[in-house]
Amino acid sequence: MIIDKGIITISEHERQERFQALMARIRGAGHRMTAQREAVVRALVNSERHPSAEELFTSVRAEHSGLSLATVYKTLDVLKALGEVLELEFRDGAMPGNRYDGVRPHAHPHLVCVSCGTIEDLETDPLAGQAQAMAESRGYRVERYRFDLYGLCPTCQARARACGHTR
Amino acid sequence: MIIDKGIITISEHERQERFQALMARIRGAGHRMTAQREAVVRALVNSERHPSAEELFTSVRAEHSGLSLATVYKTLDVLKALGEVLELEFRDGAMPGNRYDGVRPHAHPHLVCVSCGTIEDLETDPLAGQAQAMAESRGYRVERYRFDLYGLCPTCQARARACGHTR
DNA sequence: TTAAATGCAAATTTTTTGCGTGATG
DNA sequence: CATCACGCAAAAAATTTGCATTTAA
Repeated sequence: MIIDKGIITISEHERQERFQALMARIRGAGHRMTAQREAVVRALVNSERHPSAEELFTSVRAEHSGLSLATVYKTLDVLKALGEVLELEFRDGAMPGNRYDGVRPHAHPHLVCVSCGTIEDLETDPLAGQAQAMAESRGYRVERYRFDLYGLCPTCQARARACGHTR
Repeated sequence: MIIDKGIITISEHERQERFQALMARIRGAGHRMTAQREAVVRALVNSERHPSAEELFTSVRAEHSGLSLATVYKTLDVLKALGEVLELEFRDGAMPGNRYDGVRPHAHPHLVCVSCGTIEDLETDPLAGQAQAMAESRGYRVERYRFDLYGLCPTCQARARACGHTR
């Protein structure tokens, strides 16, 4: 796991480990393993994009031509039930549909480019600050959080500049 | 504006001021004022619940029986375009549909009860911490953020206990 | 008076579900 | 061989859109 300026990247090797762990987890929970499930899990783990269900469907279907979108959702449901995938809800703006993180299923902050849809993982714990203390002082029991920063990635800023846009 | 243990509450007087400001803003932007628009804006500003479109529709329809849900969405679109409402996306869990904050349209953290759907405003700036610095050191330009804590409010914890649930 | 806003209903979009068939353990 | 999972297509749920009618300015 490489952390550069607070942004987390994962190695090929770690992806393979994660894939094996997920396979074991699914079987261990009493679920059967199928070609479709394996392919969806592999695509989820190998993607650098925090893919949407549609993206998973498209990329997996390239090999397994008989895959259905429903199966993608059902596989994601299994992983959600096991707590092994983090679901990021997106509806409006440049990001239609939810996105999924199967590599780091625990809550963590994201850096979202509103132009190209890239999502990067941030290495920070926002609960370490005042937020959780405030919640607890009011009697809340905090179970999870969502912290996403929206903006423009360097690439999209450069493109905007090249096209004559200001700012 | 009352801040108690980091949670923000707003007075009746401030709601009225906000209502007047929104009316002026809508007219100032060249939009016409209609009975429906006025009623939706008033309901939005007076709600303590960060209401959904459906909730606004139901509460306003009580008086203005001829209101349509489409008009609620169109009014929210006007406010969104003016940057005068904060839209919180919710799809799954105990929270179907988006919720809207017309009182504080700038990004701020929320405390969300996953059991009863209550949303409270937190008085903290998560960008003051490491997050923004990390984003900027990687060349991102951060435009907005979303920071929501999910958990159980004191009331729902008490109810869970009373019903024999553990934890 | 005229351009904008409304209500209605149909269309979109994303996700879920029911069911008959096929494959896993 | 008994389930569980699959694909398909229909259903749901939330939001958007088209259009004829009404209304604010």
